Amino acid sequence: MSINPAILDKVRASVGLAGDPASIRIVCAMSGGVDSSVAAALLKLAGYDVVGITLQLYDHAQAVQRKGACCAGQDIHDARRVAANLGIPHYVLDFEQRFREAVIDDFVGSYLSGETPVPCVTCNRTVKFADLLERARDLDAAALATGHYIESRQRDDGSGRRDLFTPTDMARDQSYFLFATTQAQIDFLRFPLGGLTKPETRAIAVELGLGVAGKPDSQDICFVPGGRYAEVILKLRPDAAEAGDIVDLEGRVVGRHAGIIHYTIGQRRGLGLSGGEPLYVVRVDAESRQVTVGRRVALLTHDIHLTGLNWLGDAPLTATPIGVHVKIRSAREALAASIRQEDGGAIVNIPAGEYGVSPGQACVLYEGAGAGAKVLGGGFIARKPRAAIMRQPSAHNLATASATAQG
RNA sequence: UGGGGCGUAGCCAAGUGGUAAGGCAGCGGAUUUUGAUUCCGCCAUUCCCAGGUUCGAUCCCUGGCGCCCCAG
Repeated sequence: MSINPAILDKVRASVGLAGDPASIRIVCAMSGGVDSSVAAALLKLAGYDVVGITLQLYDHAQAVQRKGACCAGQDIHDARRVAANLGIPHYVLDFEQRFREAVIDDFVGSYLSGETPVPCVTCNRTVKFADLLERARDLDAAALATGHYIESRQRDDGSGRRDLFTPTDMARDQSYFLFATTQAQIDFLRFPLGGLTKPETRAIAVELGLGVAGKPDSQDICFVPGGRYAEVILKLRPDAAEAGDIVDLEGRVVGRHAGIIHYTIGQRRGLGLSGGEPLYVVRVDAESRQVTVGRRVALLTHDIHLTGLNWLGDAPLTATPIGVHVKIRSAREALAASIRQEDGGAIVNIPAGEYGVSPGQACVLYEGAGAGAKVLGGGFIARKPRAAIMRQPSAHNLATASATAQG
Protein backbone atom coordinates (compact mmCIF):
# COMPACT_ATOMS: atom_id res chain seq x y z
CA MET A 1 0.00 0.00 0.00
CA SER A 2 2.17 2.80 -1.22
CA ILE A 3 0.38 5.94 -2.12
CA ASN A 4 2.02 9.07 -3.36
CA PRO A 5 2.13 11.41 -0.33
CA ALA A 6 1.17 14.27 -2.58
CA ILE A 7 -2.14 12.58 -3.24
CA LEU A 8 -2.79 12.18 0.47
CA ASP A 9 -1.97 15.85 0.95
CA LYS A 10 -4.48 16.62 -1.72
CA VAL A 11 -7.05 14.52 0.10
CA ARG A 12 -6.37 16.30 3.38
CA ALA A 13 -6.69 19.60 1.58
CA SER A 14 -10.03 18.48 0.18
CA VAL A 15 -11.21 17.74 3.70
CA GLY A 16 -9.86 21.03 4.95
CA LEU A 17 -10.44 20.41 8.66
CA ALA A 18 -7.84 21.46 11.21
CA GLY A 19 -6.61 19.05 13.83
CA ASP A 20 -5.38 15.51 14.08
CA PRO A 21 -7.04 13.48 11.33
CA ALA A 22 -7.34 10.53 13.67
CA SER A 23 -9.72 12.57 15.78
CA ILE A 24 -11.82 13.61 12.81
CA ARG A 25 -14.60 11.23 11.88
CA ILE A 26 -15.70 11.21 8.29
CA VAL A 27 -18.56 9.15 6.98
CA CYS A 28 -17.92 7.95 3.46
CA ALA A 29 -20.78 6.89 1.24
CA MET A 30 -19.69 3.65 -0.38
CA SER A 31 -21.60 2.35 -3.35
CA GLY A 32 -19.36 -0.62 -3.97
CA GLY A 33 -17.92 0.97 -7.07
CA VAL A 34 -14.38 2.02 -7.83
CA ASP A 35 -14.76 5.71 -7.04
CA SER A 36 -16.30 5.62 -3.61
CA SER A 37 -14.06 2.72 -2.64
CA VAL A 38 -10.99 4.76 -3.51
CA ALA A 39 -12.43 7.78 -1.75
CA ALA A 40 -12.81 5.77 1.44
CA ALA A 41 -9.36 4.27 1.06
CA LEU A 42 -7.67 7.62 0.57
CA LEU A 43 -9.42 9.13 3.57
CA LYS A 44 -8.33 6.18 5.68
CA LEU A 45 -4.75 6.39 4.44
CA ALA A 46 -4.78 10.10 5.11
CA GLY A 47 -5.38 9.23 8.72
CA TYR A 48 -9.05 10.02 9.24
CA ASP A 49 -11.50 8.10 11.37
CA VAL A 50 -13.50 6.75 8.46
CA VAL A 51 -16.88 5.10 8.72
CA GLY A 52 -18.27 3.51 5.58
CA ILE A 53 -21.98 3.52 4.87
CA THR A 54 -23.70 1.76 2.03
CA LEU A 55 -27.31 2.40 1.26
CA GLN A 56 -29.49 -0.40 0.09
CA LEU A 57 -31.73 1.44 -2.32
CA TYR A 58 -33.58 -1.22 -4.24
CA ASP A 59 -33.47 -4.94 -4.60
CA HIS A 60 -34.22 -6.33 -7.98
CA ALA A 61 -33.32 -9.90 -8.65
CA GLN A 62 -31.86 -8.63 -11.91
CA ALA A 63 -29.82 -5.95 -10.21
CA VAL A 64 -27.73 -8.47 -8.37
CA GLN A 65 -25.98 -9.55 -11.51
CA ARG A 66 -26.08 -6.31 -13.29
CA LYS A 67 -22.84 -4.61 -14.30
CA GLY A 68 -22.51 -0.95 -13.69
CA ALA A 69 -25.31 -0.67 -11.16
CA CYS A 70 -24.91 0.46 -7.61
CA CYS A 71 -26.41 0.03 -4.22
CA ALA A 72 -27.90 -3.40 -4.47
CA GLY A 73 -26.82 -6.98 -4.27
CA GLN A 74 -23.27 -7.55 -5.41
CA ASP A 75 -22.32 -3.93 -4.96
CA ILE A 76 -23.20 -4.02 -1.30
CA HIS A 77 -21.02 -7.06 -0.85
CA ASP A 78 -18.23 -5.30 -2.69
CA ALA A 79 -18.51 -2.26 -0.44
CA ARG A 80 -18.48 -4.44 2.64
CA ARG A 81 -15.40 -6.24 1.42
CA VAL A 82 -13.55 -3.02 0.64
CA ALA A 83 -14.38 -1.66 4.08
CA ALA A 84 -13.14 -4.83 5.74
CA ASN A 85 -10.03 -4.60 3.64
CA LEU A 86 -9.44 -1.06 4.80
CA GLY A 87 -10.20 -1.92 8.37
CA ILE A 88 -12.97 0.62 8.76
CA PRO A 89 -16.39 0.14 10.28
CA HIS A 90 -19.10 -0.31 7.69
CA TYR A 91 -22.86 -0.12 7.88
CA VAL A 92 -25.51 -1.03 5.37
CA LEU A 93 -28.65 1.01 5.77
CA ASP A 94 -31.94 -0.09 4.32
CA PHE A 95 -33.18 2.96 2.44
CA GLU A 96 -35.37 1.09 0.02
CA GLN A 97 -38.63 2.64 1.11
CA ARG A 98 -37.15 6.11 1.26
CA PHE A 99 -35.56 5.69 -2.17
CA ARG A 100 -38.81 4.42 -3.56
CA GLU A 101 -40.74 7.41 -2.23
CA ALA A 102 -38.22 10.13 -2.91
CA VAL A 103 -36.62 9.00 -6.15
CA ILE A 104 -38.56 6.31 -7.98
CA ASP A 105 -42.01 7.76 -7.39
CA ASP A 106 -40.77 11.17 -8.45
CA PHE A 107 -39.23 9.61 -11.53
CA VAL A 108 -42.46 7.90 -12.49
CA GLY A 109 -44.56 10.98 -11.80
CA SER A 110 -42.27 13.13 -13.88
CA TYR A 111 -42.63 10.92 -16.94
CA LEU A 112 -46.39 10.69 -16.47
CA SER A 113 -46.61 14.45 -16.53
CA GLY A 114 -44.75 14.61 -19.82
CA GLU A 115 -41.41 15.64 -18.38
CA THR A 116 -38.04 13.93 -18.37
CA PRO A 117 -36.60 13.47 -14.89
CA VAL A 118 -33.03 13.31 -13.69
CA PRO A 119 -33.28 10.73 -10.91
CA CYS A 120 -29.62 11.11 -9.97
CA VAL A 121 -30.27 14.72 -9.00
CA THR A 122 -33.26 13.72 -6.93
CA CYS A 123 -31.32 10.96 -5.25
CA ASN A 124 -28.41 13.22 -4.34
CA ARG A 125 -30.52 16.01 -2.91
CA THR A 126 -32.82 13.76 -0.90
CA VAL A 127 -31.53 10.32 -0.05
CA LYS A 128 -27.82 11.02 -0.06
CA PHE A 129 -27.43 14.61 1.04
CA ALA A 130 -30.45 14.85 3.30
CA ASP A 131 -31.10 11.46 4.87
CA LEU A 132 -27.64 9.96 4.72
CA LEU A 133 -26.11 13.26 5.71
CA GLU A 134 -28.32 13.30 8.78
CA ARG A 135 -27.13 9.82 9.72
CA ALA A 136 -23.56 11.02 9.39
CA ARG A 137 -24.29 13.80 11.86
CA ASP A 138 -25.87 11.26 14.16
CA LEU A 139 -22.60 9.37 14.07
CA ASP A 140 -20.79 12.53 15.17
CA ALA A 141 -19.03 12.81 11.85
CA ALA A 142 -17.40 16.07 10.91
CA ALA A 143 -18.20 15.53 7.26
CA LEU A 144 -19.82 13.27 4.72
CA ALA A 145 -17.60 12.23 1.82
CA THR A 146 -18.58 10.74 -1.53
CA GLY A 147 -16.75 9.58 -4.63
CA HIS A 148 -18.17 12.25 -6.88
CA TYR A 149 -15.88 14.01 -9.32
CA ILE A 150 -16.35 17.56 -8.18
CA GLU A 151 -14.26 19.90 -6.11
CA SER A 152 -15.24 21.63 -2.93
CA ARG A 153 -13.14 24.38 -1.38
CA GLN A 154 -13.54 26.47 1.69
CA ARG A 155 -13.90 30.17 1.07
CA ASP A 156 -11.03 32.28 2.24
CA ASP A 157 -13.34 34.84 3.83
CA GLY A 158 -13.33 33.08 7.17
CA SER A 159 -17.02 32.25 6.89
CA GLY A 160 -16.37 28.54 6.96
CA ARG A 161 -18.62 28.23 3.93
CA ARG A 162 -17.57 26.12 0.99
CA ASP A 163 -18.02 26.41 -2.76
CA LEU A 164 -18.25 23.80 -5.49
CA PHE A 165 -16.04 23.78 -8.55
CA THR A 166 -15.86 21.56 -11.59
CA PRO A 167 -13.22 18.85 -11.16
CA THR A 168 -9.79 18.29 -12.62
CA ASP A 169 -11.12 15.49 -14.82
CA MET A 170 -13.78 17.26 -16.86
CA ALA A 171 -14.56 14.06 -18.71
CA ARG A 172 -15.95 12.82 -15.39
CA ASP A 173 -17.49 16.05 -14.20
CA GLN A 174 -20.52 15.25 -12.06
CA SER A 175 -21.52 18.76 -11.19
CA TYR A 176 -24.62 18.36 -13.34
CA PHE A 177 -26.06 15.93 -10.84
CA LEU A 178 -25.12 18.04 -7.86
CA PHE A 179 -26.55 21.43 -8.75
CA ALA A 180 -29.36 21.16 -6.22
CA THR A 181 -27.03 20.71 -3.29
CA THR A 182 -27.80 23.41 -0.75
CA GLN A 183 -25.21 25.61 0.87
CA ALA A 184 -25.69 23.84 4.22
CA GLN A 185 -25.14 20.47 2.56
CA ILE A 186 -22.12 21.71 0.65
CA ASP A 187 -20.57 22.92 3.88
CA PHE A 188 -20.76 19.41 5.31
CA LEU A 189 -19.77 17.48 2.19
CA ARG A 190 -16.31 16.50 0.99
CA PHE A 191 -15.20 15.13 -2.37
CA PRO A 192 -11.72 13.59 -2.13
CA LEU A 193 -11.65 12.64 -5.83
CA GLY A 194 -12.25 16.14 -7.17
CA GLY A 195 -8.57 16.68 -7.85
CA LEU A 196 -7.94 13.25 -9.40
CA THR A 197 -8.59 11.86 -12.82
CA LYS A 198 -10.51 8.67 -13.35
CA PRO A 199 -7.40 6.83 -14.59
CA GLU A 200 -5.60 7.90 -11.43
CA THR A 201 -8.47 6.60 -9.35
CA ARG A 202 -8.38 3.25 -11.06
CA ALA A 203 -4.62 3.08 -10.69
CA ILE A 204 -4.99 3.69 -6.99
CA ALA A 205 -7.62 0.98 -6.74
CA VAL A 206 -5.24 -1.43 -8.42
CA GLU A 207 -2.33 -0.31 -6.29
CA LEU A 208 -4.32 -0.87 -3.12
CA GLY A 209 -5.67 -4.18 -4.31
CA LEU A 210 -9.23 -3.08 -3.69
CA GLY A 211 -10.75 -5.80 -5.81
CA VAL A 212 -13.23 -3.40 -7.35
CA ALA A 213 -10.57 -1.82 -9.56
CA GLY A 214 -11.86 -3.45 -12.69
CA LYS A 215 -15.55 -2.77 -12.20
CA PRO A 216 -17.16 -0.94 -15.09
CA ASP A 217 -18.20 2.67 -14.75
CA SER A 218 -21.78 3.06 -13.76
CA GLN A 219 -24.15 4.18 -16.43
CA ASP A 220 -27.85 4.21 -17.04
CA ILE A 221 -30.28 4.69 -14.19
CA CYS A 222 -29.19 2.53 -11.27
CA PHE A 223 -32.66 1.15 -10.50
CA VAL A 224 -33.53 0.48 -14.12
CA PRO A 225 -32.26 -2.88 -15.33
CA GLY A 226 -30.98 -2.86 -18.86
CA GLY A 227 -31.86 0.76 -19.42
CA ARG A 228 -35.49 -0.07 -20.08
CA TYR A 229 -36.94 2.64 -17.91
CA ALA A 230 -40.41 2.40 -19.41
CA GLU A 231 -40.76 -1.09 -17.99
CA VAL A 232 -40.18 0.23 -14.49
CA ILE A 233 -42.84 2.89 -14.97
CA LEU A 234 -45.33 0.46 -16.45
CA LYS A 235 -44.79 -1.97 -13.61
CA LEU A 236 -45.76 0.71 -11.11
CA ARG A 237 -48.33 2.44 -13.25
CA PRO A 238 -49.80 0.16 -15.90
CA ASP A 239 -52.11 2.97 -16.97
CA ALA A 240 -49.07 4.82 -18.33
CA ALA A 241 -49.38 2.80 -21.51
CA GLU A 242 -52.19 4.98 -22.82
CA ALA A 243 -51.73 5.41 -26.54
CA GLY A 244 -51.98 8.76 -28.27
CA ASP A 245 -51.44 10.67 -31.47
CA ILE A 246 -48.19 11.79 -32.95
CA VAL A 247 -48.76 15.13 -34.61
CA ASP A 248 -46.65 17.47 -36.69
CA LEU A 249 -46.11 21.16 -36.02
CA GLU A 250 -49.29 21.97 -37.94
CA GLY A 251 -51.27 19.64 -35.73
CA ARG A 252 -51.80 16.99 -38.37
CA VAL A 253 -51.91 13.47 -37.03
CA VAL A 254 -48.98 11.63 -38.55
CA GLY A 255 -48.86 8.53 -36.39
CA ARG A 256 -49.67 6.79 -33.12
CA HIS A 257 -47.62 6.08 -30.03
CA ALA A 258 -47.94 3.66 -27.14
CA GLY A 259 -47.61 6.15 -24.30
CA ILE A 260 -45.91 9.48 -23.76
CA ILE A 261 -43.53 7.96 -21.23
CA HIS A 262 -41.56 6.55 -24.13
CA TYR A 263 -40.63 10.00 -25.39
CA THR A 264 -38.51 12.93 -24.45
CA ILE A 265 -37.90 16.17 -26.24
CA GLY A 266 -35.12 15.88 -28.77
CA GLN A 267 -35.65 12.17 -29.23
CA ARG A 268 -35.34 10.83 -32.75
CA ARG A 269 -35.48 7.08 -32.48
CA GLY A 270 -38.61 5.16 -31.78
CA LEU A 271 -41.05 7.34 -33.67
CA GLY A 272 -41.41 4.96 -36.59
CA LEU A 273 -42.14 7.85 -38.91
CA SER A 274 -40.43 7.84 -42.26
CA GLY A 275 -40.08 11.08 -44.11
CA GLY A 276 -37.59 12.97 -46.15
CA GLU A 277 -35.51 13.90 -43.16
CA PRO A 278 -35.31 12.78 -39.57
CA LEU A 279 -38.01 13.89 -37.18
CA TYR A 280 -37.53 14.69 -33.53
CA VAL A 281 -39.87 14.98 -30.59
CA VAL A 282 -40.55 18.67 -30.11
CA ARG A 283 -43.22 18.55 -27.45
CA VAL A 284 -44.88 16.07 -25.14
CA ASP A 285 -48.30 16.90 -23.76
CA ALA A 286 -49.62 14.74 -20.95
CA GLU A 287 -53.18 16.01 -21.04
CA SER A 288 -53.85 15.38 -24.71
CA ARG A 289 -51.32 12.53 -24.78
CA GLN A 290 -49.95 14.13 -27.92
CA VAL A 291 -46.37 13.84 -29.01
CA THR A 292 -45.42 16.61 -31.41
CA VAL A 293 -42.65 16.04 -33.91
CA GLY A 294 -40.69 18.40 -36.11
CA ARG A 295 -37.43 18.91 -37.84
CA ARG A 296 -34.23 19.32 -35.89
CA VAL A 297 -34.18 23.07 -36.26
CA ALA A 298 -37.47 23.23 -34.37
CA LEU A 299 -35.59 22.05 -31.28
CA LEU A 300 -33.35 25.06 -31.05
CA THR A 301 -34.10 26.81 -27.78
CA HIS A 302 -32.71 30.07 -26.47
CA ASP A 303 -34.78 30.89 -23.40
CA ILE A 304 -35.21 28.44 -20.58
CA HIS A 305 -37.49 28.97 -17.60
CA LEU A 306 -36.20 27.44 -14.39
CA THR A 307 -38.06 26.19 -11.38
CA GLY A 308 -36.70 24.95 -8.10
CA LEU A 309 -33.76 27.27 -8.45
CA ASN A 310 -30.79 26.63 -6.17
CA TRP A 311 -28.75 29.78 -6.53
CA LEU A 312 -25.28 29.63 -5.08
CA GLY A 313 -23.94 32.89 -6.43
CA ASP A 314 -22.64 35.59 -4.12
CA ALA A 315 -25.01 38.32 -5.15
CA PRO A 316 -28.73 37.64 -5.25
CA LEU A 317 -30.33 37.29 -8.64
CA THR A 318 -32.20 40.28 -9.95
CA ALA A 319 -34.05 41.25 -13.07
CA THR A 320 -30.75 42.39 -14.49
CA PRO A 321 -29.17 39.54 -16.45
CA ILE A 322 -25.77 38.38 -15.38
CA GLY A 323 -23.36 36.36 -17.44
CA VAL A 324 -22.96 32.67 -16.63
CA HIS A 325 -22.21 29.41 -18.35
CA VAL A 326 -24.79 26.66 -18.44
CA LYS A 327 -25.17 22.99 -19.12
CA ILE A 328 -28.49 21.43 -19.95
CA ARG A 329 -26.99 17.96 -20.03
CA SER A 330 -24.14 16.37 -18.20
CA ALA A 331 -21.70 15.36 -20.90
CA ARG A 332 -21.45 18.64 -22.69
CA GLU A 333 -19.35 21.74 -22.55
CA ALA A 334 -20.90 24.64 -20.74
CA LEU A 335 -22.29 27.36 -22.99
CA ALA A 336 -22.19 31.10 -22.49
CA ALA A 337 -25.54 32.37 -21.26
CA SER A 338 -27.19 34.89 -19.02
CA ILE A 339 -29.64 34.49 -16.17
CA ARG A 340 -32.12 36.88 -14.64
CA GLN A 341 -34.89 36.70 -12.15
CA GLU A 342 -38.44 36.95 -13.35
CA ASP A 343 -41.80 36.22 -11.75
CA GLY A 344 -40.27 34.46 -8.79
CA GLY A 345 -38.37 32.11 -11.10
CA ALA A 346 -35.41 32.57 -13.32
CA ILE A 347 -34.88 32.73 -17.04
CA VAL A 348 -31.72 31.60 -18.74
CA ASN A 349 -30.87 32.90 -22.19
CA ILE A 350 -28.42 31.00 -24.36
CA PRO A 351 -27.44 33.12 -27.36
CA ALA A 352 -26.10 30.14 -29.30
CA GLY A 353 -29.17 28.07 -28.44
CA GLU A 354 -29.38 24.46 -27.42
CA TYR A 355 -31.13 21.42 -28.83
CA GLY A 356 -33.26 18.98 -26.93
CA VAL A 357 -34.07 21.12 -23.92
CA SER A 358 -36.59 19.05 -22.01
CA PRO A 359 -38.73 20.00 -19.02
CA GLY A 360 -37.66 18.12 -15.92
CA GLN A 361 -34.04 18.11 -16.92
CA ALA A 362 -31.50 20.20 -15.07
CA CYS A 363 -29.97 23.47 -16.15
CA VAL A 364 -26.76 23.90 -14.22
CA LEU A 365 -25.04 27.24 -13.85
CA TYR A 366 -21.34 27.98 -13.75
CA GLU A 367 -19.04 30.92 -13.36
CA GLY A 368 -16.89 30.34 -16.40
CA ALA A 369 -16.24 27.15 -18.29
CA GLY A 370 -13.81 24.26 -18.12
CA ALA A 371 -12.13 22.73 -15.09
CA GLY A 372 -12.27 24.75 -11.89
CA ALA A 373 -15.36 26.72 -12.79
CA LYS A 374 -17.43 27.66 -9.79
CA VAL A 375 -20.79 25.95 -9.63
CA LEU A 376 -23.51 28.55 -9.22
CA GLY A 377 -26.31 26.07 -8.70
CA GLY A 378 -29.08 25.64 -11.18
CA GLY A 379 -32.69 24.72 -11.61
CA PHE A 380 -35.07 22.38 -13.28
CA ILE A 381 -36.19 23.22 -16.78
CA ALA A 382 -39.83 24.25 -16.64
CA ARG A 383 -42.48 23.49 -19.17
CA LYS A 384 -42.86 26.21 -21.73
CA PRO A 385 -45.83 28.48 -21.43
CA ARG A 386 -48.30 27.79 -24.20
CA ALA A 387 -47.59 31.13 -25.80
CA ALA A 388 -43.94 30.23 -26.18
CA ILE A 389 -44.90 27.01 -27.89
CA MET A 390 -47.02 28.86 -30.39
CA ARG A 391 -44.04 30.99 -31.22
CA GLN A 392 -42.10 27.91 -32.13
CA PRO A 393 -41.15 27.81 -35.77
CA SER A 394 -43.56 25.82 -37.87
CA ALA A 395 -42.56 23.46 -40.62
CA HIS A 396 -43.07 25.78 -43.55
CA ASN A 397 -41.14 28.75 -42.21
CA LEU A 398 -38.32 27.01 -40.43
CA ALA A 399 -35.62 28.53 -42.55
CA THR A 400 -36.86 32.01 -41.81
CA ALA A 401 -37.33 31.25 -38.15
CA SER A 402 -33.86 29.90 -37.66
CA ALA A 403 -32.38 32.84 -39.46
CA THR A 404 -34.07 35.27 -37.10
CA ALA A 405 -33.95 33.19 -33.96
CA GLN A 406 -30.97 35.10 -32.61
CA GLY A 407 -33.02 38.22 -32.29
C1' U B 1 -60.90 -0.14 -71.77
C1' G B 2 -59.61 6.65 -76.23
C1' G B 3 -54.81 8.88 -74.98
C1' G B 4 -50.72 9.33 -71.56
C1' G B 5 -47.85 7.98 -67.17
C1' C B 6 -46.20 4.72 -63.41
C1' G B 7 -45.18 0.03 -60.67
C1' U B 8 -37.30 -0.76 -57.39
C1' A B 9 -36.57 -2.93 -49.57
C1' G B 10 -41.56 -0.88 -44.27
C1' C B 11 -41.72 4.50 -46.67
C1' C B 12 -39.46 7.95 -50.34
C1' A B 13 -36.25 7.31 -54.27
C1' A B 14 -31.63 7.05 -58.12
C1' G B 15 -30.27 3.90 -61.87
C1' U B 16 -27.99 1.26 -66.24
C1' G B 17 -28.35 -4.11 -71.32
C1' G B 18 -23.53 -6.57 -67.58
C1' U B 19 -25.24 -8.11 -62.77
C1' A B 20 -29.36 -2.74 -57.55
C1' A B 21 -27.09 4.79 -55.21
C1' G B 22 -28.96 7.65 -51.32
C1' G B 23 -32.44 9.32 -47.53
C1' C B 24 -36.20 8.02 -43.77
C1' A B 25 -37.77 4.12 -40.61
C1' G B 26 -35.91 -0.38 -38.17
C1' C B 27 -32.03 -3.35 -35.84
C1' G B 28 -27.08 -3.79 -33.49
C1' G B 29 -22.83 -1.39 -31.35
C1' A B 30 -19.72 2.78 -29.47
C1' U B 31 -20.25 7.12 -26.32
C1' U B 32 -22.93 8.54 -21.44
C1' U B 33 -23.71 7.92 -13.31
C1' U B 34 -30.54 10.95 -16.22
C1' G B 35 -33.64 10.97 -20.79
C1' A B 36 -31.78 12.13 -25.38
C1' U B 37 -28.49 13.57 -29.15
C1' U B 38 -24.25 12.10 -32.07
C1' C B 39 -21.16 8.50 -34.32
C1' C B 40 -20.22 3.54 -36.41
C1' G B 41 -22.15 -1.02 -38.47
C1' C B 42 -26.26 -3.96 -40.56
C1' C B 43 -30.56 -3.78 -43.59
C1' A B 44 -33.44 -5.82 -51.80
C1' U B 45 -29.13 -12.76 -54.92
C1' U B 46 -33.30 -8.72 -56.27
C1' C B 47 -36.16 -4.42 -59.20
C1' C B 48 -45.35 -6.10 -59.88
C1' C B 49 -46.25 -11.07 -62.53
C1' A B 50 -45.61 -14.35 -66.92
C1' G B 51 -43.34 -15.19 -71.38
C1' G B 52 -39.71 -13.52 -75.26
C1' U B 53 -35.03 -11.17 -77.49
C1' U B 54 -29.86 -11.49 -75.76
C1' C B 55 -23.77 -14.56 -73.84
C1' G B 56 -26.37 -11.62 -70.16
C1' A B 57 -32.26 -7.65 -68.50
C1' U B 58 -34.43 -4.27 -63.31
C1' C B 59 -33.44 -1.63 -67.68
C1' C B 60 -35.59 -3.94 -74.77
C1' C B 61 -40.32 -6.55 -76.72
C1' U B 62 -45.29 -8.99 -75.82
C1' G B 63 -49.20 -10.17 -72.62
C1' G B 64 -51.34 -9.81 -67.83
C1' C B 65 -52.32 -7.40 -62.99
C1' G B 66 -52.41 -2.86 -60.12
C1' C B 67 -52.33 2.43 -59.56
C1' C B 68 -52.51 7.55 -61.39
C1' C B 69 -53.67 11.57 -64.89
C1' C B 70 -56.18 13.69 -69.20
C1' A B 71 -60.16 13.40 -72.28
C1' G B 72 -64.97 11.56 -72.46
